[in-house]
Amino acid sequence: MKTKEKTTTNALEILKHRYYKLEKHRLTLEEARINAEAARLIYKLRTEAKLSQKELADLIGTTQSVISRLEDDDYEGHSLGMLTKITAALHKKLHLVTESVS
Amino acid sequence: MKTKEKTTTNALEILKHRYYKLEKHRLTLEEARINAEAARLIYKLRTEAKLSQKELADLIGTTQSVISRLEDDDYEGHSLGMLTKITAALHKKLHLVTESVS
DNA sequence: ACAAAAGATAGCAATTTTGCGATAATTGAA
DNA sequence: TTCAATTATCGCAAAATTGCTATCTTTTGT
Repeated sequence: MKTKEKTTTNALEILKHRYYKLEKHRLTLEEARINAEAARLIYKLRTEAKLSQKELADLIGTTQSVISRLEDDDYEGHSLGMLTKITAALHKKLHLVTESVS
Repeated sequence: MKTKEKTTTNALEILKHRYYKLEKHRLTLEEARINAEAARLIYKLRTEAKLSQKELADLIGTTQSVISRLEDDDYEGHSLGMLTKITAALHKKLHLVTESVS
């Protein structure tokens, strides 16, 4: 037997729900922003080092298609591990910095 | 039939091999450093916000044991996705910064 | 225009990370 | 000490990322 759907029944719940959606949206935007930041950082480091994707790939022991994927603004799979391999290969140190948001 | 092992046969190859080992070691150290930096950042943000691991976990929709794992200096699985969820939940913006190494 | 180099995209297996419950260990307050 | 809250650790399934090959598209140089 199918149970009745739970519905939002009062103003407070409605407001909470709206806030939750707002928060979820803010998170989505934040994730898109940081993904793009990572992609552009990799592109910037590689081009400043005057390397092709293939050359950078060889340096860190992977393939060109992987580098291409990492430089895609929409790629969502960035890991600290990969970022560290790249920055270390190019003789840079990576740091994580946070900024307060008002 | 088992083929003969390829051996390093000249000085240049030996030097290349030494350099490779040095580079690999430098990468290992760099990875350990950035992993610890991520772990400490999460701990710092959480404690400054006066939250328990359980409370932060609820904020980002996961469990306490996950937060505990993320705050372990030796944890190697940090992703930008998780770091972004945490920083966004605590109303901070994450940035990736690189420093030249001499 | 042509060829070569560089970069983008697709698909899939293998590896890795995450999510999560259970439980042990630690810390803090009364 | 005792209890409650907090944190650490373990094990495993599910989900996500990586590695890699092949192929297509774009860019560059002659």
